[in-house]
Amino acid sequence: MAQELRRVFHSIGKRFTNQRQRIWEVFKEKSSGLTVAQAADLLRADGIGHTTVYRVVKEFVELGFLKWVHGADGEHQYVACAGGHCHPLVCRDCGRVQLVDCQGLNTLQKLVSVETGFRVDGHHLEIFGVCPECLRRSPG
Amino acid sequence: MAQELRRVFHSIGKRFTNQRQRIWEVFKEKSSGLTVAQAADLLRADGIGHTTVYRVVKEFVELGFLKWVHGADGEHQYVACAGGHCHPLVCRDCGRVQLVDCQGLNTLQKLVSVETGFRVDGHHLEIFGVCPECLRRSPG
DNA sequence: GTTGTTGCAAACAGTTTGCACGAAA
DNA sequence: TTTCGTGCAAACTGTTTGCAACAAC
Repeated sequence: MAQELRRVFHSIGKRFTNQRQRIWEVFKEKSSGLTVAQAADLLRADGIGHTTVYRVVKEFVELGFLKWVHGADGEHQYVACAGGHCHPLVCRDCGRVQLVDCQGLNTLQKLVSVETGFRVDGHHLEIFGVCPECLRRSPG
Repeated sequence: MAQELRRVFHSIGKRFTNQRQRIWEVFKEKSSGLTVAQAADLLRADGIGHTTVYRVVKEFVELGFLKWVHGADGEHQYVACAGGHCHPLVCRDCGRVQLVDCQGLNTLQKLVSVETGFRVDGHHLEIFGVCPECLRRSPG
């Protein structure tokens, strides 16, 4: 995966620095999302400044390697994303984020297009709920 | 509509002040969304401070009278919403926001629930595109 | 009169920018 | 050795809080 990142960065004339690699790792290791501030805290030990984290996260989002989500408390979080079009399913309880791919939305977009006359070309969907583990712990 | 707002506010033990009425009017008159800052600018002439606008917008969102959307430039905007469950369709060009109701999503939620084991209980969907007027002006 | 509401100023959080130094190619 | 990336500090924007004056009930 880091190899793929390296290739993509080089292909657009950018360098794949140690910082970019570490920042990627931090997000990849965390199954629930992280805010930029949280990631920056973790990366401080490596001597990586928060400015860099903001800049790199923005690049990752543009390249499609990170997706942003509203976490359980409504904060802006980012989640590693292998690629392809998928949507975050956020546990309101533990904050875990699982990505699901929803084919059905293409149909929905076409329908909306016909109904409204808009040319529909994108969407942002987040789904909220409670994950199986949290349900087991406190069903209710 | 203002009457309904008055009733709802009273029913939860809050007052329906002139400020709340004016703030509601500003959003209702604007078919595309407004950021809180934009609304506060418009309301300055009435002597309403931005603090109040922030506070009241938050109340309106909680009561379901306003919905928040990412505008064409990604800023946080709020749109008046008659009530009921509906989703914003945002024109990337002129910023106009039209609300559509998408029945199909209930089915989708059930499907996701079965696939993942989550108890799904909510979602946030925004749809982006280009509105008919903008298409006519510059088809492309 | 009582209690919730407002406006101001100031604090605060999250994010971006300017610039000199450092590191990848 | 050239160009891009980084880190620091500081600026900036959007949002919230403390508090005294005020208005709805």
